[in-house]
Amino acid sequence: MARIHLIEDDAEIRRLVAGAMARAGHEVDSSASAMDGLQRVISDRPDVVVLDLGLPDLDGAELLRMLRSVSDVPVIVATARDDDESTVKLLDAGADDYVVKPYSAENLEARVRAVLRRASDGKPATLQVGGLSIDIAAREAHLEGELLDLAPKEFELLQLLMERAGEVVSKREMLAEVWREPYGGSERTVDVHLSWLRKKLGETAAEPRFLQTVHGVGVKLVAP
Amino acid sequence: MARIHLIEDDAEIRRLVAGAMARAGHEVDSSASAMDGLQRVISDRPDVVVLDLGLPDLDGAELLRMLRSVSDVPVIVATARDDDESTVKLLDAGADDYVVKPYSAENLEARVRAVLRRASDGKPATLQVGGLSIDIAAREAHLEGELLDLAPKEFELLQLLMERAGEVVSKREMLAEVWREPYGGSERTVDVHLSWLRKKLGETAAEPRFLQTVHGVGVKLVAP
DNA sequence: GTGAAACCTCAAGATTTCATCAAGAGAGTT
DNA sequence: AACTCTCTTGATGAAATCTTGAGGTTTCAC
Repeated sequence: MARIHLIEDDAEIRRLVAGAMARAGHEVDSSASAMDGLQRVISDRPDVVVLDLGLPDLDGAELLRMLRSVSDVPVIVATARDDDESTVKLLDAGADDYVVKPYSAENLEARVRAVLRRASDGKPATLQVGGLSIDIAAREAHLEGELLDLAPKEFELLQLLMERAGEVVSKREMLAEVWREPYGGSERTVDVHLSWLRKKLGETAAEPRFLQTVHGVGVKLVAP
Repeated sequence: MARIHLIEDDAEIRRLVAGAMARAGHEVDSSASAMDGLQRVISDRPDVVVLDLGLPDLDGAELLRMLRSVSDVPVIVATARDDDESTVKLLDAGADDYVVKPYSAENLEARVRAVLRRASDGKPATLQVGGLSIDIAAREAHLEGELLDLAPKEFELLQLLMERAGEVVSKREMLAEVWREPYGGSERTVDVHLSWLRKKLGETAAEPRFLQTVHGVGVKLVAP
């Protein structure tokens, strides 16, 4: 599910957390000191960091600032102090969330899920098949690094075929997905657009590279 | 600073929070019931929602789910229950953070800052793309160091496009974000404002520098 | 093989979408 | 009241895209 890095000096807690998170499907790695943790975060690039305050070698808030200067990985702070004072400082220092010790595994797991959900927002959706790739948000298609100039219907057709790469997609489905029903147009129209798409992909129906027609059924996109 | 909507049935707490947040530079509006709050969130589009549990007309978690289904506004839940159980449920239901009642104004303020920072992650107070930069707080846009004289709608359009640099933004989205729904206006209006913005950016649709129109879809802002 | 059905491609006309200008309304200011 | 700034709307021409018809090619079943 996610790779978690735990910075915590108490070996017993490390063991407990690692066990609980592993059971929840996460992969846990840990450091026993602040400086060690900082290095590991830089080198391992975990998805989430769980940072225990009260480390022997460095103040937690200080480490948090250092982490923030090198990475924007979500950080969940575990603290024994329950007063407003310190939590305010931590959130301002860049913590994404915190749990109060002693914390339950369920609670930590919920926090991890929450920060991951937040972090995964806005990731670019890109599809790849062979030397073909499309970025849906940017509405760009690249072939061997070259930007393709596709018309709207062509792009949507390609997107549909890439989303279902390897599967045969019927023209009826293309009409439904790209043209949106109810549509009075004929399937000839799809043929024409497919032809244009092929031309831009540097192929022809007789010499297919990506778009294989399956006679009587439809078309499937495959890696060359 | 930020527009906060407080959903809370206790008038005294509403008064206290509104006062404290106003002192911190935020603008606070409030509702006394769940259904009222839901409607106001939809119509007013606040930057943060502070939701009190234990409302008379609806369970807080239920309202949270309803909120989430219509908006991704950050929600801070205020709860009297301090047990792991309920906080886990709330975070899973989509809460961004929570405070335990009675909470201090400083604490709530820190949470608000934290969720705002998170919500604006990747879109800090100043945005840059190529030689273009805008300072959202100061409402200033600079091109190659030169201050641009933009009308309100132009600035907001530019801000939206810069926040989503590289992504295609549709005119419908621009209407929703910049003009605020429900809006009867036509998409031609957007075209005109885009044209003005282009002129001030020293470009034209035929010779784009930053604003690329993606025919049939929308416009995206890219570095030249 | 042979014929029917399905498919491919081209070219031209039809349609949709865009960019820009210009006129006018409304709000706020001088 | 005249002025400025901003926004909305309609018009116009241009550009990009889509659809359709027609002719040729391939595939499949018999």
